[in-house]
Amino acid sequence: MRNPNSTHPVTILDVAAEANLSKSTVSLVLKGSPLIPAETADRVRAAASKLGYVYNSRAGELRDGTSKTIGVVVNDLANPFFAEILVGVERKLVEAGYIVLMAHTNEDVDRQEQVLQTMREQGAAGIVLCPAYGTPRTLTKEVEAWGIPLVVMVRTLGPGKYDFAGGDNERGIYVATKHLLDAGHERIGFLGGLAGVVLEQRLNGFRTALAERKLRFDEELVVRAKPTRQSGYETMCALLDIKPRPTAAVCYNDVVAFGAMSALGERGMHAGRDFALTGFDNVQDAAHSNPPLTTVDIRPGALGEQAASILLSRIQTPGQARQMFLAKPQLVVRKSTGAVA
DNA sequence: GACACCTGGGCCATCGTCTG
DNA sequence: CAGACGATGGCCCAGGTGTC
Repeated sequence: MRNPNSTHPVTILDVAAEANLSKSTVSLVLKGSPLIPAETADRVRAAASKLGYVYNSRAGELRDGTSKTIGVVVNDLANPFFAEILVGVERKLVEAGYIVLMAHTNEDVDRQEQVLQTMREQGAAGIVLCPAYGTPRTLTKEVEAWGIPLVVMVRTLGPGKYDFAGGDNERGIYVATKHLLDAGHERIGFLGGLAGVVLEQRLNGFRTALAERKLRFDEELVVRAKPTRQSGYETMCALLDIKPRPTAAVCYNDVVAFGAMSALGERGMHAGRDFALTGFDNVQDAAHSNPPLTTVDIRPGALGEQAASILLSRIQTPGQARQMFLAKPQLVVRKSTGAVA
């Protein structure tokens, strides 16, 4: 037996020695095997309790070559949308007995490559990835070649055979734009979003809604920038300087809209009174901004749970058909698109 | 011989240590 | 210096022991 003063964790060998049994018997008892009589089982449990034994799941994983670790890679934790998605992913995976290894790439493809390698080295059972801007399309095939199930979420990597969970970007922005058009706005800006498939999809929704009303798509009113609160502020300032001044803006996401509200406030204007604003995502803060934000709800928490569910079923049935989940966007009308002077 | 109960050895990946 | 070997912790499997 080990030195009782040692800080080394208590193992089943210690428990076996304490109970005068073999490690195999201890293992059977701890697994609840019916092969061991109650009296012997009680002896084992008493020894385990006395020594403060704690199950070592890593050893179990080592033995049967499995892993209970799942990597989740996101790129912008400062955006509450990703935090809410993460909560959903984590909730579902923990329910299924997994532990989440989270990594943040800060939109850096090299950093993303590095964290994916680390997850491979850790023997991750699967990976949920929200790809950083500029991620090569070949990434899904690369991870597949490692033998690690992968689910791409939020941002599609374009055509290819991979599992995906995201929102219907085109439809969502279409609905938001239509809402502004129905309220009588004709000169509408588009704020935020730098590049990539998601921006293209959202701009398509924007264009389609304008085209339906026979309105010209004006490239000057599209102010591209990283989708952050800061850029929401900056792009709104830029938009307000354009003559004739637009009366409304569709924002790339809620965080951009929050920044845009600050820019309005700085000029003595108020969203919903002097200017109409829509967001995208419906993060929890959207209901409590000043004014509360009209936005496109894609239920980030539920989206995260969906991504996790797809991964779990892929782990369970590796050969199954590719799954694609597109959250149905729903417009939530609040005060930021209220009566406009 | 049948059955209940229990055990030893091997396995997994990886590192450090030992041996030739 | 290279290769062999032991150690790690828990599970699985084949098989040993004891009792009826």
